[in-house]
Amino acid sequence: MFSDRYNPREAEPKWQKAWDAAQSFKAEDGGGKPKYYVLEMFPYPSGRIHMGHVRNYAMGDVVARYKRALGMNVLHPMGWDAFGMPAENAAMQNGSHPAKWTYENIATMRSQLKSMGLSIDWSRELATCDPSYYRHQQKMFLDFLGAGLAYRKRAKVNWDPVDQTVLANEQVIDGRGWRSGAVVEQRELTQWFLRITDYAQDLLDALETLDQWPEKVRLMQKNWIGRSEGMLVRFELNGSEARELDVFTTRPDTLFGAKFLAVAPDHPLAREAAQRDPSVAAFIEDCKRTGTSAAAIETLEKKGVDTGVRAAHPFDPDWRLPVYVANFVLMEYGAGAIFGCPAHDQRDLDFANAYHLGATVVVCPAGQDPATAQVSDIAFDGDGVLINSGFLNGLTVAQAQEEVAKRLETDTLFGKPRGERRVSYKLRDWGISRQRYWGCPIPVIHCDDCGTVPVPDSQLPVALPDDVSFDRPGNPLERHPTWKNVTCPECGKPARRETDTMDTFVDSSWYFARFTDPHNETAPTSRAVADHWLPVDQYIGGIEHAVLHLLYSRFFTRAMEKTAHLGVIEPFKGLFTQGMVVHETYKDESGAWLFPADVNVSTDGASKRATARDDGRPVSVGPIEKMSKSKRNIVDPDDIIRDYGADTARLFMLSDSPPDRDVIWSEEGVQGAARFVQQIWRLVGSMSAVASPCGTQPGSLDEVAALEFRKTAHRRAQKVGEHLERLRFNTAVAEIRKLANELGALLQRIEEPPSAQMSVAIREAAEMLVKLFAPMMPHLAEECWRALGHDAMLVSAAWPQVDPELASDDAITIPVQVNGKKRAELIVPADIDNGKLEAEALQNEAVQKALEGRMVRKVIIVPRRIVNVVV
RNA sequence: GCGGACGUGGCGAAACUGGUAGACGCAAGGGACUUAAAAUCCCUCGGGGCUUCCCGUGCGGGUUCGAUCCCCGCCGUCCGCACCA
Repeated sequence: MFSDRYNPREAEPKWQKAWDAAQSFKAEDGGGKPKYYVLEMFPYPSGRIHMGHVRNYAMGDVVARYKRALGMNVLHPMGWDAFGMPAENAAMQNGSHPAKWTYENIATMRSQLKSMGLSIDWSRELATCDPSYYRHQQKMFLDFLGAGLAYRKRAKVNWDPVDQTVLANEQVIDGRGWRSGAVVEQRELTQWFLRITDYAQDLLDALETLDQWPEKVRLMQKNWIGRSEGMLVRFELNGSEARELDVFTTRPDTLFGAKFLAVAPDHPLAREAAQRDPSVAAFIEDCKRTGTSAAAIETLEKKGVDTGVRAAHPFDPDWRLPVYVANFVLMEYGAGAIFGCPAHDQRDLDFANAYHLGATVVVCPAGQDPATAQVSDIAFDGDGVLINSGFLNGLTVAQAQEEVAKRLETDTLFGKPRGERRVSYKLRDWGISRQRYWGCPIPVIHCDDCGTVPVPDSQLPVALPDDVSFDRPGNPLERHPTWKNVTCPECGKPARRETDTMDTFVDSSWYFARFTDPHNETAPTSRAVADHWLPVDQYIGGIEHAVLHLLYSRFFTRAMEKTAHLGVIEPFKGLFTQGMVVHETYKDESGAWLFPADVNVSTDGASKRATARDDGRPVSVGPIEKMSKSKRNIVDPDDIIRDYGADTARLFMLSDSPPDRDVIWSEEGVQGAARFVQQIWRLVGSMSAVASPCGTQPGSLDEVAALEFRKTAHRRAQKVGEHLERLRFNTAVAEIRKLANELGALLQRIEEPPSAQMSVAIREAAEMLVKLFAPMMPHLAEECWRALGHDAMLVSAAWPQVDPELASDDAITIPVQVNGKKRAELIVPADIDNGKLEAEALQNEAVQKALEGRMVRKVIIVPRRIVNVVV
């Protein structure tokens, strides 16, 4: 019955078909079982799956299969993040329609994923580019519009003059468009925005509740939201059409150190000054040309120009401060204007030094003489005592802030308080307009008479036209002959359709909700079903979405809750961010990158040699880096599955490194995993040869050797469960390997033929082993299960029941230390009392020797852990 | 500049809330089987004395009976944000 070698090429497709036929992974909306929703970030259909996908989906599949075996009703779906620029780029390059390109890629990648043996409910598959998906997104956009969560405004955006589209910030690399390489311009355009800032505080506060998220991601979101507390201070102006200027500050305590005010180049006050003064206009023009890349900012000098306007100090109407336009003030943050206190802010100091504006110290650091305190090049931003500050003198920074706040709240200017406490956020509203074809059309119509009119529900979806050309850059929807020409739904006159489409991050902001009811034709979700499944219990994906996708989704869920589509506000209860798959790089003498498949690597002793497979030319082995097409350090999952099988690939992806860290793909590593697959197969084969018949259960055993099998299996099963609960796949695998090694060793020692008790114990141990590795290597597990005599599939079997009695050791090894140094080991009963343990430790020969007759001062006993004798 | 994470054998790593440092694997070396190879099996594998000992978790200090783990100060690597008032 058992062949020597396990053949994944035969077994894997066979079991995949069997699971499919039995609909083993279909999630039921209801029933008595507790629900568990496990989801991996859905892929972009770029062409083929890569090793990162294999790792991501292998992890999710282990969780799904494990939870299923624990008796939970598991939802584990898959879909496609199918809109986006690469489809249009492909269309421009080789003329194929984005839809055709996308759906062909989906077909390829679907079959690749299926060959991995993932326990996915494929009946719920969705693609975001399908009108049956995006029609609901359009409906929700209109709901958001009605609820005030979507709006249109003119805003500064990154404009790629070659591709003629807006680019997201992350698509601008060192000031250039990532595809065209053209220098990106700042343009003012009218764009659609989602009001994520409405939820800034809530998104921040609720991070505290996400205790199953990595600390790192929560911190990144916190920094991104960027809350800071301060004051809005109103300054009376002189010499401007505006009579006052609002300024945001987090340091109102330093107001007596003010030397100037400064506004952003695009501040209304700057524009007004530009009309009066050509030098101001020239400066503003200059600012527009400056890049926004990190490198540009690093080297940028603080520059500004005096507007001629003067502002009165809020605490002294005779104290006049010059108002500058400055290149380091941002219109988007705070009030777009600041007051400069050079002594206590580095940027203000740099600016003041450049324009000889002076610096008065108003916060004296502890231990410094107020009379001599001064600054030259380094501003002091620490705590201290206020000086040179009138009524604030002698107060601490915190006290002074409170005092200033009280004073400004009660003082008035033009009948309103001079200042108010204000919380400011870095988070900006989410600009979702894209001048692109392959995205979800924004369902509005522009009418000269009626303005912006929502497309009526009855006309949804606003589908993309098929007959478009990509022979020129720009948006094909804009130049389509008829698509944008419509009649106004309100007045019936000719009107224009919105030709912008939505950012693809909108598509991915609610797909997890759609999976709960993917075929609903009338609504994005149905409340009862969505409320049952959501939130996602375990979400798994890359750290690169720490802010973007994960923050957008948190906002979108809140917006869907507000518009009555959902009953939850947090989409992902547990989040796990997995590491990347990395690989050595290979380069030949001409500097060309080589694929690992085209390189022979051999080891002579400790040194490593690499040559090209085709002509044997020498190849240098480069640093280990993230797998990327450009460096060719990629391994095709198809090749691995063909050569080794999916189980081997899955096992290796799970076993070598902790799941949140990078894993190095290596040929040796895969071979090690493949060896283990065969080892398991042989082990289960030899165990089944001596095991009792299928269905027999161990009763009470008295044979020590048989009991040893049971104890070993139960002990390891407990450990594996603990590791899986914590998503520690690498240590779970190690535990399974230990079990296999131990069972192999025990099997060597049994007498032939085995006793009845022994046979039953062996059956139990073999079945437990198979169940334990089934989440990781499901095909091998089914094949072993069948070989053990089962007719039913393992996929519907329960996780092993661990008997705590068997799992706990009855004898344990306890180290004995003398003054913290280990001197002996005692093997004692697990339940030994401290007195006996102490006596036994002190009697021990090695301990006695180490004591050298010295007086024992104290004996510390940590039960089940250690004995430390202090002399 | 700000914020964060991490530094353990030749390599990937393990060590639960302070309690035997190096589990499990990879590589390497030695051996068995074989005509031979592959596969498989056995042994060695942090360093040094090599029997019972000493040193060792980036470096320096501290707390503790006891520190990879906690505290302080350095050094290094990686990541995120970045003129955020």
